[in-house]
Amino acid sequence: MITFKQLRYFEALSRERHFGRAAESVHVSQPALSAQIMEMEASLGARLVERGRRKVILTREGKRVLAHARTVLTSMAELERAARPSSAPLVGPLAIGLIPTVAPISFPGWCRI
Amino acid sequence: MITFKQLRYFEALSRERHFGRAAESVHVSQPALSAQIMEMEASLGARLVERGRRKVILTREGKRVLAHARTVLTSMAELERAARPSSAPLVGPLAIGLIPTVAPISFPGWCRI
DNA sequence: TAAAAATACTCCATAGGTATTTTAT
DNA sequence: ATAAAATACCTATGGAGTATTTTTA
Repeated sequence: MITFKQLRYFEALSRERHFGRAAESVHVSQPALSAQIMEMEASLGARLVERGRRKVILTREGKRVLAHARTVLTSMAELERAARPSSAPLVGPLAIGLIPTVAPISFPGWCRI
Repeated sequence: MITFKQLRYFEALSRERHFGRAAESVHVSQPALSAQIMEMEASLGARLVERGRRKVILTREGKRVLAHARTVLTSMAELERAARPSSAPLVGPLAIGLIPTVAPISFPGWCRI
């Protein structure tokens, strides 16, 4: 099963193009990140990156997966924002009270006495 | 940290409106699902559902989170499809060959002899 | 008071760390 | 030859199950 963690690690890997630096950027050890990438490849049944001495390059599938991974990560961030009570849409009727002496001056033509 | 599992469990809960049935629908025990929902609420810092004797109803935040959860789950499904080598975009020129005797009949007005 | 969710507890799977080996240029 | 990724091995966290208690309409 794919996990968010794997998507984050994979995104870091595609950004850094280097297992060691990618691991560092997500604050885990290189073997930990490596294991998750391998696990992810196993889950998806596809090789995502080509490992080379001086190059870590995404495969065709890797590129496509990366695009979707970013979408998922973004959606996830939005989900977390949506959970904040402060982000409430505040949709509904709004009544504003005004004292009669001020209303005609503040909102001329709009106040109901 | 929010996980995919939690999103799946939460989606099931909003669908079933019942912890027991939701757990059954995702093939885990009721306490397991309950724990993940609580864990998710703790991670988000917001109550997602109101627990009642005959009713499990989503809170305002729960409804908003649900919408995003579905987006994430859908994106994730698309990611898995994208990993399949067969799902290559197949973009590029396509040439179709036809024998001269059939072409004018199959594609009248479109064939180049 | 009865159906439903939460808690207690135990177990096991797995993610992560350190040390080391293998690989590819 | 050397930088970099994979493997080995160990530990600990936490997710899941069963049994039970607490809650609420």
